[in-house]
Amino acid sequence: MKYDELFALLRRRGFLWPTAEIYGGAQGLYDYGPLGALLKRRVEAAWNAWFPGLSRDYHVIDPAEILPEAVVRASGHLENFTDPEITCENCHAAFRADTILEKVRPEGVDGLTPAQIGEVVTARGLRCPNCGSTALSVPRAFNMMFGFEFGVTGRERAYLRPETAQSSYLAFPRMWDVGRRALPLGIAVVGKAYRNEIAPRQVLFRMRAFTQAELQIFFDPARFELPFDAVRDERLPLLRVPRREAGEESPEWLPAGELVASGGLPEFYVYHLVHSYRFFRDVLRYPAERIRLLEKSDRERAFYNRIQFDVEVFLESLSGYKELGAVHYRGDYDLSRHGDGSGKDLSVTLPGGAKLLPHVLELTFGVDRNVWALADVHLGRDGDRTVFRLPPYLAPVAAGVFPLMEKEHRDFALSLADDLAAAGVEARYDEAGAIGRRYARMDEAGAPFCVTVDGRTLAPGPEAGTVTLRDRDSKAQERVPAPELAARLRASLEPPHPRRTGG
RNA sequence: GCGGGCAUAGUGUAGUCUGGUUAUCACAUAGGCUUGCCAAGCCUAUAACCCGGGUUCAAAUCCCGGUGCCCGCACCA
Repeated sequence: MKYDELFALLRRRGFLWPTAEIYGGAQGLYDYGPLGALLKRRVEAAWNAWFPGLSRDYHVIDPAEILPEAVVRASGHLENFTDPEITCENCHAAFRADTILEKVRPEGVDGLTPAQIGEVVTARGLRCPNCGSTALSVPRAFNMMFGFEFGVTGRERAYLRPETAQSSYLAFPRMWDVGRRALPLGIAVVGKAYRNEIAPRQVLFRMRAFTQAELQIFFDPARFELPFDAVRDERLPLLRVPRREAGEESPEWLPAGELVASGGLPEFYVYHLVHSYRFFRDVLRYPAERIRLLEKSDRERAFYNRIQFDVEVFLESLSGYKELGAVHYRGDYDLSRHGDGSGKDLSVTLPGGAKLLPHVLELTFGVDRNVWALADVHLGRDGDRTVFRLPPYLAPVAAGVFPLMEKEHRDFALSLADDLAAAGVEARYDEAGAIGRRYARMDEAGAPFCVTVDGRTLAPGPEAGTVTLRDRDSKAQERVPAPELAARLRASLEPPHPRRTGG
């Protein structure tokens, strides 16, 4: 489906809409409506069942969204997000000030005000690296973080976290102490992060407040034992750096074992890359031929990332592959920075007495982006029908419940809907319009099942108390005793779970 | 941030160039009749010119500013 059509449909059905719509909206902010909120919650639940489910030693925490200034200074966000930006008035290209000044001030621009930098640029007659013009703008301080006064004195500053990962790094020492004091230790966070994006765009793809699901695995790079045989033969759609540099856009399929044997990647990395891929393919059910694992080059990835593959899915609405998740091997960068910043020793003592600053493997996932991607991939036209073919455990509503005839069958249908809800099956009662119209509404909302109460339900005989159960995708119907419905439906509403490792 | 395009009921739209009756149509929504297992039909109702200023006897229409959206560039430690 095209972008405009998809967004209109999601808005019309109340999945999501712009924040503060009556004031004209606010760039980069969106609200989820009833169906969208449920869908998002199910995506989070599926993620929680899968990634923290990889090991008994992986745990979900719920940390604060506000970080004191010392944290973002240590993490590097303060420094790296406040570099002044200079734009060329001639060709409109934008550069970081230290790029323009690198010849005359190799030590960087820290400590200079934007005005002072501007004076250097003018005095030295510096030129635009792109077009050679001297028409360079006054530097503009640019910070992607939302910062504000914290506390009553107004002297302390704090920031909305620009990524959830930092919360996990801060939690590591406490998690070590309250846990088994063993590696690997996984800390998962599902929550909001905030970035003052320059150009928010494409609805859920670049928002200023967005939800991330991230698992940080702290481990000993010399000893991370995993059942690699369980993934060795899995074939992955890979687009590695040499292939990309040769101009290829499409992935090539290679077994995971080969990435280790001749691909130069460690087992622990490939193992988690496979499980990330399986989550996208088997849990969110993106077609395998639309997924690719894109390796980031030295130039593209952040300097502290030693290995990085993005999980990308081809989206028709956005005309291209979009990053929906990633696997980052960050080394010991994060704990090292926070060790320095806090003055605490964050290394741990291993069995045998050796000290180690754990390394971090980060499995990251954009929740909002995947909500959009699920709609892109699974919501489509089938003749006259518009059907949202979500896996049942992701569907916002599990079942529509209808009386075939409004007057006669209403009471039975209403109480059946209540029974299903009480049993944990999200059910929606609907009596408006013809029966076909109600099926259509539920197809569009993604409900995998519809239940209809009819004359045979209420008449005495062998079919008394049975209702028709209609399948969204096949439109097939069967008669099921009403009391058995909840158990029957619930079986398909559990998200898949991986095999666990760990102690 | 820069450049280009766009903004009319819940959704999609006609009308804007060339200012002038009660702002068009379809779908959706609500109520009624009818029907009774896949968006049927008939009747009725609800519902819109993004915001602010200007020009004019008169502005959805022309001008200025703002906001938002799309595309490209840039940005995305």
